[in-house]
Amino acid sequence: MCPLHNPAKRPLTLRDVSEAAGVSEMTVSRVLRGRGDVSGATRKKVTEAAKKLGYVPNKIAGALASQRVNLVAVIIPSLSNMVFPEVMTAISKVLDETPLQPVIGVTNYLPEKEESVLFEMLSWRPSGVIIAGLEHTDAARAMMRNAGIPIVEIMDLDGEPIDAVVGVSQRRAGRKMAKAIIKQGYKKIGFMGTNMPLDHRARKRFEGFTEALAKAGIEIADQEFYSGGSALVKGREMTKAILERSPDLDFLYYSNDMIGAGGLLYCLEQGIDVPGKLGLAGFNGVELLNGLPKQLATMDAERHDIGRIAAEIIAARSRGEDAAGRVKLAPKLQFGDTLKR
Amino acid sequence: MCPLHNPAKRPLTLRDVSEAAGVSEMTVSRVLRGRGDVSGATRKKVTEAAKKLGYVPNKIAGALASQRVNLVAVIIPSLSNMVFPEVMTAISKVLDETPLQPVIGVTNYLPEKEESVLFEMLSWRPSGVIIAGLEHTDAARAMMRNAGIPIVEIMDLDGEPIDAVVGVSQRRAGRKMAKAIIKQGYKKIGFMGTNMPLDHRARKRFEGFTEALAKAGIEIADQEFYSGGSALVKGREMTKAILERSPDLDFLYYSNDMIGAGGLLYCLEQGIDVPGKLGLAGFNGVELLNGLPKQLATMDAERHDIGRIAAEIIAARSRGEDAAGRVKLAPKLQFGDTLKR
DNA sequence: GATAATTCTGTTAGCGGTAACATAGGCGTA
DNA sequence: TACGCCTATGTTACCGCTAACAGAATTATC
Repeated sequence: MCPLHNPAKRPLTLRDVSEAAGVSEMTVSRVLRGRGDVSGATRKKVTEAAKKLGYVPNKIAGALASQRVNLVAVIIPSLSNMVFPEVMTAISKVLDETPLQPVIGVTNYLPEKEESVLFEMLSWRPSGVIIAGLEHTDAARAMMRNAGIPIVEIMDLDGEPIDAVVGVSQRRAGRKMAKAIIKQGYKKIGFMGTNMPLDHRARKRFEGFTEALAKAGIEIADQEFYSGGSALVKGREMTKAILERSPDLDFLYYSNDMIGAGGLLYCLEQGIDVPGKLGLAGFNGVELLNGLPKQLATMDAERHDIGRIAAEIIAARSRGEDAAGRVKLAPKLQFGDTLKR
Repeated sequence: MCPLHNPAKRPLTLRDVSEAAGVSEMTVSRVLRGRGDVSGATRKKVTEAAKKLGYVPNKIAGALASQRVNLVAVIIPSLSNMVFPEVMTAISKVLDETPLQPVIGVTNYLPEKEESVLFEMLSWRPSGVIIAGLEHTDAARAMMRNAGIPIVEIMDLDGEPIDAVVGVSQRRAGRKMAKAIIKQGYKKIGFMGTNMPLDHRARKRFEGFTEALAKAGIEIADQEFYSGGSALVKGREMTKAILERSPDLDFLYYSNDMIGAGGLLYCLEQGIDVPGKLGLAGFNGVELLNGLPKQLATMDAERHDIGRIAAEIIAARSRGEDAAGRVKLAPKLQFGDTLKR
């Protein structure tokens, strides 16, 4: 049978269960948490009483009393860029094996929102924080430093971490892509990206990219930025615009795979010889790409490993173990079918 | 300056702030929550002391004392199907205007996982629950019924809701698509979908679809199911397989847009006349579609409205207002370029 | 000028659990 | 039988905050 409604509509407490089972509250608490020695008979009585009443423990009271909260705050800029759900999935997978539980906060790339989300989360006294990026407001950094819990900054590596950090050097990723492009002999390079000054990782990739080009005596020949809207559509539109304006470009570098995919579809429709006449590359290695007519060249940001390792660090630390403070992952270049080799 | 580390590493409490400001704890509590009358001078003293110390209130204690928790549990099957992040975004937008905050739980389409996630969430005594679907284990239903908080089941409409429900009839959506297809004269219809017996919404759409076909004396001519992997790739592969096996098909119905997009790309590559020789349709209206060479016919599941309305119901109820118990939305057929008209 | 009304601030008693310690039995052993 | 030693359960004192009420200080009213 399904648990009875309690008529008074008063939420159930340990006391209700203890009275139903004829034992003390403490014993019920012990049974429900599986701690301490309780005889089989008592255990059974309690379990049955709890189930019959439909008792749901109050973690708020429990957390306050035990000073332990098994939550991990995960703070990310967005859910619409598939990279973050993927990181989340990796984090959840690891934490599923532990008593810890992830709680997601979304900042929309806004530093003030990040600060307030962080404040909100820390006020629940989580066991750890996983947060995207190394750029935070002073107040946010201070909060994290003072929280007395493990903090793992993820995705990026270029900057001063507060505590632990797991990611790839975005600047290096940009440089690496530039070098690969130059090596294949492309010379007139166009860039397309988001018009989001607050997406620091995209910015750093761009900086690394132009820096490496500069070293080879090359400058970005043309560029386009977008904001909002469907990335696939924007990629298509920007590509059309940039090619009409600068028809002599021989390479297009996109700051993410989604606009890259849009650009690729456009180029194929136009019958442009890819990668012979025009090379293309994106960034991130989203699964989506595999289904396109041609595989877009990209750079895998190791987001699955990033999520996994970040979660492992939190888990280890919260067990009292020591864990690595800085994990550097190497982004892997995937040539796909849109970059000569 | 950034707040000082407190040397003892003892977490700060209201008492620390109250001592620093030279007032009682209660006064600090009032200032920090903006409740009750506090003189300007005192308010200032307290605010400054709190900021200087870097005090972060302990919501656990606050929630226990006030019996109020401003969290809303949002329980969804997955983050990889973009539909759910989109619903989340709509929910967040509404809750941002209230003191409420969403907390996400992911079930991976597993009933037992849903039950445990729900239990976990309810043990934090949230102000409300938004949960995808109408199918839950008996224990889960019982928990929700007994929780004494507003429960909003979303996405689907076909079944017995526990409390409030906002969604579209998935069965009707399937029927509607079938009728549109029949009306355009398509006769040999193939179906492709996920091989997930636990995705009840996909199942109901399929049932509605076959039911409406049956009424017109038509049967599904061939079908393919997949599980796991990149939906775009799977769509491509399944389409190839089904067309090689049954080359006389004149319509392909996909249970989601992502596999539909894969199928569309495949057909275009093969030079198949779409929608003349072969019509295509998906389900959901994901933004992605707009960037494809041809716009895939689909049915908008109104997921943005669903998220918004569900959040509004929770917000209204938690303000003590009454709110609609059943909101029926109509899925809208979009012909796109892959369904004759 | 005395009383009432209106601020503002403090005191007390929990919220529902759990840590830490206390205690009641059951058992083996000398 | 008496002693210690375990095992199973109970008791007490908080965890950090807030509701509800009490009290002090200030201002308004007649």
